[in-house]
Amino acid sequence: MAGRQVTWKNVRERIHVAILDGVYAPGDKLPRDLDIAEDLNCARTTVQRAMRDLADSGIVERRRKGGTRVRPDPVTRATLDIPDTRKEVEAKCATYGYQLIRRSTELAPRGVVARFGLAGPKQMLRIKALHMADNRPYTFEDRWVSTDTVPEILEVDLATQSANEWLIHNRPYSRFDLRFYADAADTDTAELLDTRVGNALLVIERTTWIGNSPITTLKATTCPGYQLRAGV
Amino acid sequence: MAGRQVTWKNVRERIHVAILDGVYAPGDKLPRDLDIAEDLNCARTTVQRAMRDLADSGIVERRRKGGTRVRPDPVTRATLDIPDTRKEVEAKCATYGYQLIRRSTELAPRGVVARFGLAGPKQMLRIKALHMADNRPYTFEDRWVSTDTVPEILEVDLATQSANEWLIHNRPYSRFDLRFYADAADTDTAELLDTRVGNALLVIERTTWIGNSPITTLKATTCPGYQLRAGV
DNA sequence: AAGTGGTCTAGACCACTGA
DNA sequence: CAGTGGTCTAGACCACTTG
Repeated sequence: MAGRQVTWKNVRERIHVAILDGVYAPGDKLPRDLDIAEDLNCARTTVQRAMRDLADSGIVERRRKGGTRVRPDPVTRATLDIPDTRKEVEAKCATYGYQLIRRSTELAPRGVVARFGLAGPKQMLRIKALHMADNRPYTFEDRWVSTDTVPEILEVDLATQSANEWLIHNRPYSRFDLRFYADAADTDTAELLDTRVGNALLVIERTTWIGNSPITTLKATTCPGYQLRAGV
Repeated sequence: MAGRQVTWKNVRERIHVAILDGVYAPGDKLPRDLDIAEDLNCARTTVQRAMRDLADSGIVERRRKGGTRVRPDPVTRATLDIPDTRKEVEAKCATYGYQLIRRSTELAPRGVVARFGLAGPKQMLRIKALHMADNRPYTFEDRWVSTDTVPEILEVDLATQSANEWLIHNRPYSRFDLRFYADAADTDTAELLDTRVGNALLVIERTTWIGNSPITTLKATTCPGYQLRAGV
């Protein structure tokens, strides 16, 4: 008699539709898991799974004892994957190119030290490099690597392999901070990215740590027209 | 003798650390769930939960019959919450302000029609508005609303309430597309956002649908210095 | 065809937190 | 302190996919 088994995706869809249809408005309380489970004739675990997914998507809020509510202040929640630049370029069916511009050991400026959350100034490895797609500039990176945390980086031939690729495969991180903003191209950047000074460019800043030890911080200035995309 | 019960977070942490320590390198195969469960003396479900979390974070890849592997091309996966502008401003302990600049019904240009994935041109509601924080310009929005999908919007007093707030509370969406890029301020935008022409500004574009019906598309030009943040 | 992850169930207990 | 979500278990079966 009963058709197929009720799956958690069925349940999620059902609840989601009810919310979209306005059966439950923002701020409204939903029935407790157990009641829904009995209603739909499935195990509570199944409802739990569905509800957790809705909560992860930012659609509902769940609290012990407080129950489940439709999120009163809906947010647009997007998952953004920032791939390795080589992969990103190759995914566009373009040829990846990499060029080391400068490599030096310098005293990291205050801004960099602050980004890492360090107390005092530090000597670090600084790398400037250009990533290319089909022989055209793609992004320009200005990177600092903590040689306290990653001393081996000093032995790596960064003319052949980008610091990012080496780090990704040799020094995973446990925590990161990401920022996006717009910036005007300065003289050097404009020349490297083959654009005019003052042009608006998207900048991606990423800082990574392993535990509390800083690994690297990176400012990637993208070429004109670069877009980040996400969606569902 | 056994201490506390093994939790899925314990398991996740344990596997994660093993990966971070290089016990398993990118591309390596991990033991099957059942073996790990026996190893750690817990149920397979618990391992499953931990593994799913690692997979969701982009750290491992799982395939039936194929097993679990450390992701060979690590990505930085971030979750971005784009809140309602009012909430965003208020979260900064600033006073939110809103100003309707223009409201009109126009034939949507090709670009807008294309964003929605529509076939032909359409008459739509266009709204230009300024969001403010502490009486200073915060973002400028240029929005199109599909009056086919949301005819009620025509009855709303958009001078009092922002279209976004009304839509969020009355017309939930099931799908969206998000884009970020940098753009130079044109004359109008520069004046509205109180900056100079040509200044680099971060632009957020969002298009939403309910099912396959377009709801709204929005280009939000942010004030100078605006940053998007994410991280773990 | 067989191996591995994905999911469902039923029941128990835990942990938060609102009344 | 009592109600609700969060998690664990043990076992079963399903669904994909690869060797």
